[in-house]
Amino acid sequence: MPLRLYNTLSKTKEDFVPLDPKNVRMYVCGPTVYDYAHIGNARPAIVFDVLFRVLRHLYGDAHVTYVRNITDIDDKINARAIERRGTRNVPVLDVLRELTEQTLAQYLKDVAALGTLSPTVSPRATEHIAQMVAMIQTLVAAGHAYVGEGHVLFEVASKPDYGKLARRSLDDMIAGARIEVAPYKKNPMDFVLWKPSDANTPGWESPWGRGRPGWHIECSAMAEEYLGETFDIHGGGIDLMFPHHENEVAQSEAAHKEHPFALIWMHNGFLNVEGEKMSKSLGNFVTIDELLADWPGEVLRLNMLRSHYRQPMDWTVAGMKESWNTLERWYSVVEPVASRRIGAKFLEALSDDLNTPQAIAELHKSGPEELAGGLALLGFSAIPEHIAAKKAVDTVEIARAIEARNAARKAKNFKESDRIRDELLAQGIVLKDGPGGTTWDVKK
RNA sequence: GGCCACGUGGCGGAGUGGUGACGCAGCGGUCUGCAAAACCGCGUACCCCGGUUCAAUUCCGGGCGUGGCCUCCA
Repeated sequence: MPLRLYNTLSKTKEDFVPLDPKNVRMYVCGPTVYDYAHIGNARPAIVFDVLFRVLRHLYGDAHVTYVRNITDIDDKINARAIERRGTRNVPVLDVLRELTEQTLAQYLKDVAALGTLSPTVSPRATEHIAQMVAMIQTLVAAGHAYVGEGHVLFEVASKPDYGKLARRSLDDMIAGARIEVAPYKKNPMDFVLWKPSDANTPGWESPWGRGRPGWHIECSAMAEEYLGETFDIHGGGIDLMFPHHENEVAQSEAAHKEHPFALIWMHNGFLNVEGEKMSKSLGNFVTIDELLADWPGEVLRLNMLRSHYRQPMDWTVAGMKESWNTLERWYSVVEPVASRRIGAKFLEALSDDLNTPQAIAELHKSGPEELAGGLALLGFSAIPEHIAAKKAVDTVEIARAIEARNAARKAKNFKESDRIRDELLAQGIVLKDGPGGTTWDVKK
């Protein structure tokens, strides 16, 4: 069965046929580095990592290029840097650099803990200003962009198919527009490619004076740099579909004489926490870093994959416990198995638009070899220590207690043995008596 | 208001025009001093109303409900 992927452009599942099987190319919108990544940010990181792994499986590790950008220039970052500087007498640009470096390091640490492979390239916006300027110049020269009050704007009316990705017409958008109409815009929907910077804001020299790029242009410029004008897959969260992705398509195709940009657009669904939208005011805003303090990264990963990537998903503690138990059972089975095999039905499920819940169901039905193969393909280590409880426990003390309990049991002093068991339980330690002796686990 | 998703058993979550995925919980059993764990077994679910059909949870129309986007957001 060929790989089939749901394409937002056509709203159907399509057979995936790479432009070049020797170099399958995918671009995914990465983080804006100004704050800790939250659990919602983890979703695309994990989902597109699975796709990366499936593509590598199908086309070979050396034949897939995965680009995930790092947005390190952005007005949210600027605002945060000014806030962070406070009353300190240091240049805001130094604070900004410090902020983006720290946030990026944290992000990379977080997603590594989730078992994701490093993308082939992780380009940073600030290191590709020249490419962005060049693309903007091309757009201006081609009549798709104009200059107004130090800003360079993309003229949406110059692109008749503007709105094709999000499926909305220019008329609809203008009718429902709640955007501020800047005087230098010809059309309210025109968006910024370049804008002027003041002394306290990062800026680069350009044909239009000292300034900084708009949000959308970085992805277009960096995708072209590493993947060419046309490539196979572009991914990201569904909230980015409009305006970000719509604008990327418009810019890139306008700059490339209407050669298609990404052939397949993929969007992951949103994530709720315990049935509610995640927000700071509700107090249910969870960062990856916070979760990793309580849960192994691979548990987060499995929990994420139990929902189909396009479906909205509800993140719950109950679900996390279930995921943890499942992983423990699997790892206890898989550990001694040396050989691996990819199950046909498992691969078929993944090939059907990355149906990970179905793939996981197949794993439940599989023998050890196919389980090991499936776990490996999905990016699980199968190493029991990796899913050990984070809680600090005194293993020597527990071993001593188990010994004392078993001695009491042998002497048929069950009152004493039960007392020891209850005492351990009160500390969150659950005992399991098996044919091979007594083992223990941390209660979840 | 516009555009777009989704509504499956106690819960999570696939899927299908006709034989009740899968997991968790629950129930019964084996095992155990007793529990737990493990293993075995157990389930008359598809929002409502019309339509098409021999047959609809699955297709079509309408309704209701939930959510997302339209503004920074994964």
